[in-house]
Formats: sequence, C-alpha cells, structure tokens
Amino acid sequence: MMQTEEPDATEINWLDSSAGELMRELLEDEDDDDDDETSPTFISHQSSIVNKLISTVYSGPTIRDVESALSTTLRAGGSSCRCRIGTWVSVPEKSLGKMDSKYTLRMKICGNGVADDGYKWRKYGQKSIKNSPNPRSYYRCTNPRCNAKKQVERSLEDPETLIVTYEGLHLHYTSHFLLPRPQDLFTAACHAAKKPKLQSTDLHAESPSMMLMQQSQAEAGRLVEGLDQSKDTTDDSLRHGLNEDVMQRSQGLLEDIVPLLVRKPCNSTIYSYGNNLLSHESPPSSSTISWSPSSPCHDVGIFSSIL
DNA sequence: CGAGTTTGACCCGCGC
DNA sequence: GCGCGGGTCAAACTCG
Repeated sequence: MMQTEEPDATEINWLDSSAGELMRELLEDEDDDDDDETSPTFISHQSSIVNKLISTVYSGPTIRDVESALSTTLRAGGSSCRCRIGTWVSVPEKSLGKMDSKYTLRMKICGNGVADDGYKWRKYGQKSIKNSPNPRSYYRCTNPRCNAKKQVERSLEDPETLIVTYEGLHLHYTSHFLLPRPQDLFTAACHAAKKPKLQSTDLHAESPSMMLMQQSQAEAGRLVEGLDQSKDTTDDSLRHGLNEDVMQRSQGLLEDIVPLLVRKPCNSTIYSYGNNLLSHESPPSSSTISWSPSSPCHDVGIFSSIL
C-alpha cells in the first residue's frame, strides 16, 4: 500500500539541490525592501524563480530533453544511456535520420498477455511474417482524430518478449490516465498547502506520471504555502503561471512521443536515481521493457539529460 | 446492437 | 515486368 506520510528525504532525494537555492533567492527577494513588489519586473522575476523551482520539482523530460538525448546519441554513435525510469527506448536507425515518430520497444508481456500502454487500440490486421513463426498484429488508435499506430509481434529469441513498433503521434491523452483540469490541479495544490500530510491514497499513485503529478502538486502546494506566508497578497498572475507550469510539467511533454507504457510498464515501475533504484510494487506477472544488445536499433536514453 | 477481432483479398513498394 | 513481402481494407464474425 502507498504510504500516506509526506515523502521523506530519501523519497524526494531526486530533487535538485538547486531548489533550495532558488527558494532562498525567492525569499531574499521578499526581504529586499528596495524592490517594488507590485512592479512587473518584480513579479516577472518571481515568476521566473517559481518556474525554475517547479522545474526542479518536476525534472521530467521535455521535448528539448528528447531532442538533446537524440542528438547526443547520434553524435556518440548510438551509445546507450540509462533512462530515468529505468526503461529503454529503441529507435530504428533509419528513423533517427528522418526523425519521424516511429520507434520500437521490446517488452515482456504482462501476465494476461496484454501490454497495456494506456491507449486504446483497435486491431485492423494481422500478417504472418516471412522467416518468423509469429504473426505481426497491426493496431490503430481508436481515437478517430488520432493517427497513431502500432505493430506488435513476438520476439524470435524470446517468445515472452513483444516487439512493439509505434508510429505516429497521439493527439489526445491516454484513455485511463485522465488528468485533472488545471483549476482542479491548482485547487489540489492549494489543498495540499493547507494539509500537512499528503493523502496519497486519494490519488492512487500507481504510475510515475501520477507520482510526478502528486509530487508536483505537493511541491506546488508548498510553494503556494511559502508564498502565502511570505507575502499575504500573492499575485494572481503568479498563481496562474504556477498553475499552468505545474499542469504542463505534470502531464509531461512526452505524452505524444513516448507512450505511457514507457513511463508505466504495466504495474512495474523502476526508478533510477543515480545509482539508487527505487522499485515500486512489481508483481511477478508484471511487464518490463528491456533493451536487447542484439537489436539493430539505437538506444536512446530519453531521460539521460536529467541524470 | 455497437464495438472490437479475425482473416482473406487487395494494394504498393522494392529488388531482381 | 514480375514476383515477393509488408501494410491496409473490409466483410464476416464474436462478444458483452
């Protein structure tokens, strides 16, 4: 079961130590009597600091992170990098050059044999592949406005390993990972600021994304609390900026590039914080994503820039 | 009855 | 041009 206690130091040790410095800078601004606290410059500066703070709270990947990782990988000739959540994304070599949205994952099948990546797929074809005893299945996202597709076939070497090739971008959120509205998230953040202990069980944190969102909510709450304490009349635009930023970073910019499975391989979640591995509930039947050295794919550690 | 799956047919690109 | 293989279509079927 999830702990209902507020995350202790070991649980949030992934937070960049620069957060403290940023917070000090923020508070020093409050103490600086020379500043006009209503001036746009002051508000802009504080917003910038808050945004930086949130960046340290949720240090998850952004599009730039992915682009950086990809370019780094290309320059390094495909050297492998460790992802933050302990997963690998393999991109076919030919895809890297074109930078299209096609990429391949290898994953162990779940206990029920279905690798749920959070999206809803409709099977539109199956084809037996030459020199392969295993047929390849073709899936299309059920969302009519979404052109995302995927191909699933069993690995030749390991029948329990699925080779999933994703193509196209999802133009929507995952079906079972519905994010709260921005105002709800901000309400939650304010709520968290008033509650000394995070009620994790209310949010059913089962995925890294949800955990990040919770952490972001909790940290946003602390930020709001800190702002409220240091400044009675916190600027609405600052709150709004905080709200938007928390929302954006919580849902993650990889939503349309890396499927949820990459971030939430079924029930198995392995976090890699430096040399420490924090593993959540991992039932024997859970699926994992792995990388095969024999795969003719480049290995892209999409989160490598954060480590 | 609607949504999803199955499966044979068809289309198209590529190599010879 | 032809054959092969991969990808897609669509009618029939299944299931809840």
